[in-house]
Amino acid sequence: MEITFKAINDPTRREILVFLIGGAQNAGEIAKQFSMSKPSISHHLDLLKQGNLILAEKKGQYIIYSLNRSGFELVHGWFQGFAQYFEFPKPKIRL
Amino acid sequence: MEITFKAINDPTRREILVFLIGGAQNAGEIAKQFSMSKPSISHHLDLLKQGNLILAEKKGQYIIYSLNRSGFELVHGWFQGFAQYFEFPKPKIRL
DNA sequence: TAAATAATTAAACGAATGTCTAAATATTTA
DNA sequence: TAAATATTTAGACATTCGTTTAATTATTTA
Repeated sequence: MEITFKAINDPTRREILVFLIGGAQNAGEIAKQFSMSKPSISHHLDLLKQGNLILAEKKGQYIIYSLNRSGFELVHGWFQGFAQYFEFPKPKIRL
Repeated sequence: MEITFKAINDPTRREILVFLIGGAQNAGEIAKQFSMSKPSISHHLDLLKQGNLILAEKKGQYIIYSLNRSGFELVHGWFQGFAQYFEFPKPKIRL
Protein backbone atom coordinates (compact mmCIF):
# COMPACT_ATOMS: atom_id res chain seq x y z
CA MET A 1 0.00 0.00 0.00
CA GLU A 2 2.47 2.53 1.28
CA ILE A 3 5.12 1.54 -1.24
CA THR A 4 2.63 1.58 -4.10
CA PHE A 5 1.46 5.10 -3.33
CA LYS A 6 5.05 6.19 -2.96
CA ALA A 7 5.80 4.72 -6.36
CA ILE A 8 3.12 6.76 -8.14
CA ASN A 9 4.06 9.92 -6.29
CA ASP A 10 6.97 10.76 -8.55
CA PRO A 11 6.15 12.42 -11.92
CA THR A 12 8.89 10.54 -13.79
CA ARG A 13 7.56 7.23 -12.53
CA ARG A 14 4.03 8.16 -13.55
CA GLU A 15 5.35 8.99 -17.02
CA ILE A 16 7.04 5.61 -17.21
CA LEU A 17 3.72 3.93 -16.39
CA VAL A 18 1.91 5.91 -19.09
CA PHE A 19 4.68 5.04 -21.54
CA LEU A 20 4.21 1.34 -20.80
CA ILE A 21 0.52 1.51 -21.73
CA GLY A 22 1.91 1.44 -25.26
CA GLY A 23 3.48 -1.95 -24.56
CA ALA A 24 6.34 -3.66 -22.76
CA GLN A 25 9.80 -2.18 -23.23
CA ASN A 26 13.34 -2.87 -22.10
CA ALA A 27 15.11 -0.58 -19.64
CA GLY A 28 17.22 1.13 -22.33
CA GLU A 29 14.20 2.05 -24.46
CA ILE A 30 12.44 3.41 -21.41
CA ALA A 31 15.50 5.45 -20.41
CA LYS A 32 15.66 6.98 -23.91
CA GLN A 33 12.32 8.68 -23.27
CA PHE A 34 13.76 10.75 -20.46
CA SER A 35 16.51 13.34 -20.14
CA MET A 36 17.91 11.60 -17.11
CA SER A 37 20.74 9.16 -16.45
CA LYS A 38 20.16 5.43 -16.86
CA PRO A 39 20.88 4.68 -13.19
CA SER A 40 18.16 7.13 -12.20
CA ILE A 41 15.65 5.40 -14.47
CA SER A 42 16.82 2.06 -13.18
CA HIS A 43 16.09 3.23 -9.66
CA HIS A 44 12.63 4.45 -10.66
CA LEU A 45 11.92 1.10 -12.31
CA ASP A 46 12.94 -0.63 -9.11
CA LEU A 47 10.49 1.43 -7.04
CA LEU A 48 7.68 0.79 -9.53
CA LYS A 49 8.45 -2.91 -9.32
CA GLN A 50 8.40 -2.81 -5.53
CA GLY A 51 4.98 -1.16 -5.72
CA ASN A 52 3.75 -4.00 -7.95
CA LEU A 53 3.03 -1.51 -10.69
CA ILE A 54 5.36 -3.14 -13.21
CA LEU A 55 6.82 -6.59 -13.90
CA ALA A 56 10.40 -7.30 -14.94
CA GLU A 57 11.36 -10.22 -17.15
CA LYS A 58 14.93 -10.91 -18.10
CA LYS A 59 15.44 -11.73 -21.78
CA GLY A 60 19.11 -12.31 -22.44
CA GLN A 61 21.00 -9.19 -21.58
CA TYR A 62 17.80 -7.14 -21.65
CA ILE A 63 15.16 -6.68 -18.99
CA ILE A 64 11.65 -6.22 -20.31
CA TYR A 65 9.28 -4.15 -18.19
CA SER A 66 5.50 -4.26 -18.44
CA LEU A 67 2.52 -2.99 -16.44
CA ASN A 68 1.46 -5.12 -13.49
CA ARG A 69 -2.25 -5.30 -12.77
CA SER A 70 -1.85 -5.95 -9.06
CA GLY A 71 -0.53 -2.54 -7.99
CA PHE A 72 -3.24 -0.78 -9.97
CA GLU A 73 -5.91 -2.94 -8.41
CA LEU A 74 -4.68 -1.94 -4.98
CA VAL A 75 -4.96 1.77 -5.66
CA HIS A 76 -8.19 1.31 -7.55
CA GLY A 77 -9.62 -0.49 -4.56
CA TRP A 78 -8.65 2.29 -2.21
CA PHE A 79 -10.44 4.78 -4.42
CA GLN A 80 -13.63 2.75 -4.55
CA GLY A 81 -14.73 4.11 -1.17
CA PHE A 82 -14.51 7.65 -2.49
CA ALA A 83 -16.05 6.79 -5.85
CA GLN A 84 -19.10 5.59 -3.94
CA TYR A 85 -19.11 8.73 -1.77
CA PHE A 86 -19.08 10.91 -4.86
CA GLU A 87 -21.14 8.51 -6.98
CA PHE A 88 -18.78 8.69 -9.95
CA PRO A 89 -20.69 8.03 -13.17
CA LYS A 90 -20.46 4.53 -14.62
CA PRO A 91 -21.43 3.25 -18.05
CA LYS A 92 -24.94 1.85 -18.23
CA ILE A 93 -23.86 -1.34 -19.93
CA ARG A 94 -20.73 -3.38 -19.40
CA LEU A 95 -18.57 -3.00 -22.54
CA MET B 1 -1.81 17.05 -10.76
CA GLU B 2 1.59 16.97 -9.11
CA ILE B 3 0.31 18.54 -5.88
CA THR B 4 -2.69 16.20 -5.78
CA PHE B 5 -0.55 13.07 -6.05
CA LYS B 6 1.80 14.48 -3.46
CA ALA B 7 -1.16 15.03 -1.16
CA ILE B 8 -2.28 11.40 -1.29
CA ASN B 9 1.27 10.12 -0.90
CA ASP B 10 1.36 10.53 2.88
CA PRO B 11 -0.37 7.83 4.98
CA THR B 12 -1.67 10.31 7.57
CA ARG B 13 -3.26 12.39 4.85
CA ARG B 14 -4.88 9.31 3.31
CA GLU B 15 -6.28 8.46 6.74
CA ILE B 16 -7.71 11.94 7.04
CA LEU B 17 -9.47 11.48 3.69
CA VAL B 18 -10.92 8.14 4.78
CA PHE B 19 -12.04 9.72 8.06
CA LEU B 20 -13.87 12.45 6.16
CA ILE B 21 -15.92 9.88 4.24
CA GLY B 22 -17.87 9.73 7.51
CA GLY B 23 -18.75 13.39 7.14
CA ALA B 24 -17.32 16.91 7.45
CA GLN B 25 -15.36 17.69 10.60
CA ASN B 26 -13.54 20.62 12.11
CA ALA B 27 -9.75 20.66 12.43
CA GLY B 28 -9.78 19.83 16.13
CA GLU B 29 -11.95 16.74 15.71
CA ILE B 30 -9.73 15.55 12.90
CA ALA B 31 -6.60 16.12 14.98
CA LYS B 32 -8.09 14.05 17.82
CA GLN B 33 -7.99 10.99 15.59
CA PHE B 34 -4.20 11.09 15.38
CA SER B 35 -1.36 10.85 17.83
CA MET B 36 0.32 13.86 16.34
CA SER B 37 0.52 17.55 17.14
CA LYS B 38 -2.20 19.90 15.90
CA PRO B 39 0.20 21.93 13.79
CA SER B 40 1.19 18.75 11.95
CA ILE B 41 -2.42 17.96 11.18
CA SER B 42 -2.99 21.57 10.19
CA HIS B 43 -0.13 21.25 7.73
CA HIS B 44 -1.54 18.01 6.32
CA LEU B 45 -4.94 19.64 5.91
CA ASP B 46 -3.30 22.48 4.04
CA LEU B 47 -1.64 20.08 1.58
CA LEU B 48 -4.90 18.18 1.06
CA LYS B 49 -6.62 21.49 0.36
CA GLN B 50 -3.92 22.49 -2.11
CA GLY B 51 -4.48 19.18 -3.88
CA ASN B 52 -8.21 19.94 -4.13
CA LEU B 53 -8.96 16.83 -2.12
CA ILE B 54 -10.73 18.71 0.68
CA LEU B 55 -12.64 21.96 1.13
CA ALA B 56 -12.34 24.32 4.10
CA GLU B 57 -15.21 26.44 5.35
CA LYS B 58 -14.83 28.78 8.26
CA LYS B 59 -17.68 28.63 10.79
CA GLY B 60 -17.01 31.02 13.64
CA GLN B 61 -13.81 30.04 15.32
CA TYR B 62 -13.93 26.60 13.70
CA ILE B 63 -12.86 25.49 10.25
CA ILE B 64 -14.94 22.67 8.79
CA TYR B 65 -13.22 20.33 6.37
CA SER B 66 -15.00 18.12 3.85
CA LEU B 67 -14.05 15.98 0.85
CA ASN B 68 -13.67 17.82 -2.45
CA ARG B 69 -14.76 15.97 -5.54
CA SER B 70 -12.39 17.78 -7.89
CA GLY B 71 -9.12 16.30 -6.66
CA PHE B 72 -10.56 12.80 -6.73
CA GLU B 73 -11.81 13.31 -10.27
CA LEU B 74 -8.33 14.30 -11.35
CA VAL B 75 -6.73 11.14 -10.00
CA HIS B 76 -9.64 9.01 -11.16
CA GLY B 77 -9.19 10.40 -14.66
CA TRP B 78 -5.49 9.56 -14.67
CA PHE B 79 -6.30 6.00 -13.74
CA GLN B 80 -8.86 5.60 -16.49
CA GLY B 81 -6.16 4.94 -19.06
CA PHE B 82 -4.90 2.01 -17.01
CA ALA B 83 -8.38 0.77 -16.16
CA GLN B 84 -8.98 0.42 -19.88
CA TYR B 85 -5.62 -1.29 -20.39
CA PHE B 86 -6.48 -3.83 -17.71
CA GLU B 87 -10.22 -3.83 -18.44
CA PHE B 88 -11.22 -3.48 -14.82
CA PRO B 89 -14.64 -5.04 -14.22
CA LYS B 90 -17.60 -2.70 -14.06
CA PRO B 91 -21.14 -3.31 -12.78
CA LYS B 92 -23.55 -4.46 -15.50
CA ILE B 93 -26.23 -1.96 -14.55
CA ARG B 94 -25.81 1.57 -13.32
CA LEU B 95 -26.93 1.69 -9.70
C1' DT C 1 -12.18 43.96 27.92
C1' DA C 2 -9.66 40.02 29.57
C1' DA C 3 -9.35 35.12 29.39
C1' DA C 4 -10.19 30.97 26.95
C1' DT C 5 -10.59 28.32 22.81
C1' DA C 6 -9.61 27.00 17.80
C1' DA C 7 -6.51 26.96 14.45
C1' DT C 8 -2.57 28.55 11.75
C1' DT C 9 2.14 30.28 10.88
C1' DA C 10 7.12 30.30 11.79
C1' DA C 11 11.48 28.29 12.70
C1' DA C 12 14.28 24.38 13.34
C1' DC C 13 15.86 19.81 12.40
C1' DG C 14 16.43 14.89 11.32
C1' DA C 15 14.90 11.58 7.85
C1' DA C 16 13.68 10.39 3.28
C1' DT C 17 14.00 11.26 -1.74
C1' DG C 18 15.91 11.92 -6.40
C1' DT C 19 19.78 12.72 -8.93
C1' DC C 20 24.51 12.11 -10.44
C1' DT C 21 29.13 9.68 -11.49
C1' DA C 22 31.84 5.64 -10.96
C1' DA C 23 32.09 0.82 -10.44
C1' DA C 24 30.22 -3.84 -10.82
C1' DT C 25 27.59 -7.73 -12.97
C1' DA C 26 25.73 -10.28 -16.72
C1' DT C 27 25.25 -11.37 -21.50
C1' DT C 28 26.41 -11.29 -26.31
C1' DT C 29 29.49 -10.86 -30.17
C1' DA C 30 33.90 -10.62 -32.72
C1' DT D 1 38.67 -14.98 -24.57
C1' DA D 2 38.48 -10.06 -25.08
C1' DA D 3 35.57 -6.27 -26.19
C1' DA D 4 31.09 -4.35 -26.42
C1' DT D 5 26.47 -3.82 -24.73
C1' DA D 6 22.64 -3.71 -21.20
C1' DT D 7 21.61 -2.90 -16.77
C1' DT D 8 22.15 -2.49 -11.88
C1' DT D 9 24.55 -1.31 -7.52
C1' DA D 10 27.17 1.85 -4.57
C1' DG D 11 28.31 6.16 -2.70
C1' DA D 12 27.74 11.01 -2.39
C1' DC D 13 25.05 15.15 -2.09
C1' DA D 14 21.47 18.73 -2.39
C1' DT D 15 16.53 19.12 -1.89
C1' DT D 16 12.16 18.01 -0.07
C1' DC D 17 9.25 16.30 3.62
C1' DG D 18 7.13 15.50 8.14
C1' DT D 19 7.41 16.57 12.67
C1' DT D 20 7.94 19.39 16.88
C1' DT D 21 7.65 23.57 19.98
C1' DA D 22 6.77 28.40 20.29
C1' DA D 23 4.42 32.31 18.69
C1' DT D 24 0.50 34.49 16.25
C1' DT D 25 -4.25 35.37 14.65
C1' DA D 26 -9.15 35.06 15.10
C1' DT D 27 -13.31 34.22 17.63
C1' DT D 28 -16.15 33.45 21.59
C1' DT D 29 -17.37 33.84 26.40
C1' DA D 30 -17.21 35.43 31.25
